[in-house]
Amino acid sequence: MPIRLSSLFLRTLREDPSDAEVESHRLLVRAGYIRRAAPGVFTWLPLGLRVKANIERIIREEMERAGAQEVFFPALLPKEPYEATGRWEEYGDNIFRLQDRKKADYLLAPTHEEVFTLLVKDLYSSYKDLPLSIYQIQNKYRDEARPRAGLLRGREFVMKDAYSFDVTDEGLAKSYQAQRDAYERIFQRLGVDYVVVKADAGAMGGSKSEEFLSPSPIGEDTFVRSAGGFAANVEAVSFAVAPDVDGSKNPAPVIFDSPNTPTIATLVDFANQNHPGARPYTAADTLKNVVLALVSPDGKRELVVVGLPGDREVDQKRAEAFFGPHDVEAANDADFAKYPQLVKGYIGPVRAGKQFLGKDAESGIRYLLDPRVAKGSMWITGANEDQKHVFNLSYGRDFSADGVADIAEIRAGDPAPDGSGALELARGIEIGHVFQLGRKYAEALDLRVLDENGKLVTVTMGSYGIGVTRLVAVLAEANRDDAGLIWPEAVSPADVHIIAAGKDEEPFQAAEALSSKAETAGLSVLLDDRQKVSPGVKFADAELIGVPWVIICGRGVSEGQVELWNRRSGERVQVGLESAIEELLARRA
RNA sequence: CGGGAUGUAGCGCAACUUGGUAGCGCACCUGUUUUGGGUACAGGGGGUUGCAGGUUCAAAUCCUGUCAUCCCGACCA
Repeated sequence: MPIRLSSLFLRTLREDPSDAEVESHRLLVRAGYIRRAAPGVFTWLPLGLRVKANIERIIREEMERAGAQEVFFPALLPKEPYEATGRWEEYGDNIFRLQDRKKADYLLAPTHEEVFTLLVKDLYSSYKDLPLSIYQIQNKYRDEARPRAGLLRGREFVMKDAYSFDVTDEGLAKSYQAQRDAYERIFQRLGVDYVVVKADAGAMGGSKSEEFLSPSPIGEDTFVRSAGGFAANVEAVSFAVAPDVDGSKNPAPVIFDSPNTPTIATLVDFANQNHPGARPYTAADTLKNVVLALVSPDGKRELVVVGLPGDREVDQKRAEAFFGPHDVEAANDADFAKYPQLVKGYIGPVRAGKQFLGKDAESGIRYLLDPRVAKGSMWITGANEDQKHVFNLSYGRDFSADGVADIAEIRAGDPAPDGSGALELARGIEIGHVFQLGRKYAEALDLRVLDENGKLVTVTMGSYGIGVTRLVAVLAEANRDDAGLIWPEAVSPADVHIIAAGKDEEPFQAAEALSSKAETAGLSVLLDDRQKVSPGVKFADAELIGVPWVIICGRGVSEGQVELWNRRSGERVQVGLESAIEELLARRA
C-alpha cells in the first residue's frame, strides 16, 4: 500500500525550529522526520523511521555477506562486566547510571564489548568454534556533556556494533579485513562520501584502528591527507625523528641578557635587533619549552616539559592521544610553585652549562623533544634565569632529552610522514570505526578457549561500529538544497512521490492508478492524495520531504500526460501516463 | 566545567525599558473562495507568561532564588 499523505502522521513546518543550527537537523525536523524529545534524544516519525530502516537493512545485508550473525543485547545492563574491565570508573560522568529497587547499579550501555565477550565465554570454549563474528543494531547511551547538532551528537543513538573473536593474530587480521570490506560496501551503497583514515586506538586499547570519516565542514574530527594517499586522523599522525644534521661547526653557546622577552615573538625581535645572525631569525629558530601536567587515571599529577620549534603550538588532542591514558593540562600556578627553578618564559634544557631538564638532570622533570628537533641543530632558548636566553645551543652537544613527544599541531603543507606529499587538513564526521582490540577485553573477562593441543589460549577480538542514526544526519547534510532534502535512492523513505495536483477527479484517479502500477513494479510510493490542498503546498512539501523522484499528475492528465520530476537535477519531463512508470524505472540508478 | 544568550499557544515571535491582567504570523477548526508554486476573506478554539518566593491595590513586566534549553569553548568508544 502507498503511504498516503492524506493520512500520514506528519506535519511539515513552514518555519525553522529555533534550536536547530545545522542544516540536517533543521530539515529533518521541518520535513517531519524527527522530533526532539530531550537534549540529544529524538523521537522518530514514520518518514524518519523508514530512512533509518533502509540504512539498517543495507547494513544487515552486508554484515550477513561478511559472515556476521545478528544478536540483540539489552541496552540496560548490570555494572559488573564494566567493573571487570575498569570502564565503570573510566567512563565517569559519560554514562547513564541507574539503580533498581534493591539499589543494585545498572547502566545504559554506551558500548557493548564486555557483554559480547561474556556471551561468547558462556557459550564457546573451543578453538573449533572460532572464528566468530556477531553484531547487533542497538540504542547506545552516553551522557554527553553537550549534545549538539541534532542527530550528529546525541545522548541516545543507534549503532551497529560488531565483534570478532579469533584464536590467532592472523585470524583477527582476516576478520578485521572482512568488516572493513563490508564497511566500504555499506558506505558505497548508501551513497555517502567517506575517507578511511588511520585512527588512534585510544581508550579502547588495541593495536590497529581505522576510522571512516565523511568529509564535512561541520565535522568534529580533523584529519590529514596527502595527494599520495596518506590519510589519518590528526590524533594518529606520528612523524619520524628528523635525521641528524652536521653540528660540528656550530658556534659555542652563549648566554645573553634578553630583558622583557617572555614570548617567542618578543624573543625573535630581540634576537634580530641585538644579536643578528647570518640570516634573520624566525620563530622556528627558537626552542619553546612547554610545561604540561599529565594527570593519570588515578589522579596522580606529573610535570613534563616538551621542547618544540617556537613556531609550533601544542595540539591538545594530539597530546592527549600521545600521553594517553593520561589527561594533559597546561601547568598551573600550583605546579610552578612546586618547581621554583622553572622561570616562566625563560625555560630551557640547560642552566649554567649543565643539563637542567630531564629525569636524571638537575630539575628531575622529564624532558621530551618534538621530532623535528634534529641532533646537531642549533637553538635559541631559555637559560633558566630570569630575562636571559641562550643562543647556539646545539642538540646532542649541549643538551639531551629523555625522548620524543610528537604532539605539535599539524599544519597544511607539512610533509606526510610516509613521504607521499604535502598534507592537507580537513574536517570529517566519524561514521564508522574499526578496531583490532587484541586481547584486552578477553583477558580482563577471561575469555579463553582450548587450542588443538588442549591448551588454554586467550581469544583476540576486534570491534567494529557504525553510527546508524548519525548516518541519517550525514546523508541529510550532504543531500539537500535550499528547498529541502534530496535522499539517495538507497535510503529514501519512498522510491517515488506521486502528486495529484488540481481539484478535478482525473489527476487523483491517475495518481491512484500510477501508484498501484509503481507498487506492482516493486517501487514504494508516497502518494499525495490530499484533497483541498493547493498544488503549491504539495510541491513545497515534496521538495522538503526529498523523495528523489516525483510524478505530478495535473492538467496534462486529460491528454494522457504526467510530469516526471528529478528532485536532484530539477529536470522535469512530460511523459505519457501509461508509460510513466517504465520511464521512471529506466531513469532510476 | 568556563563564557554568552534565551524561557510567553503546537511552531516562530511581540508586549518587559516606562507594572493595569497577553498579542501577531504559521499551524488547527467552521464557512465561502482558489486549484501548476506555501490562494483570499470572514468567524473560531487553544496560555497557570519555566518554577518558587518577594514588592505592589495590581506583576509576563520590578526584586531574589531556582530549574531548564540553546550557542561557543573544554570534554567526547
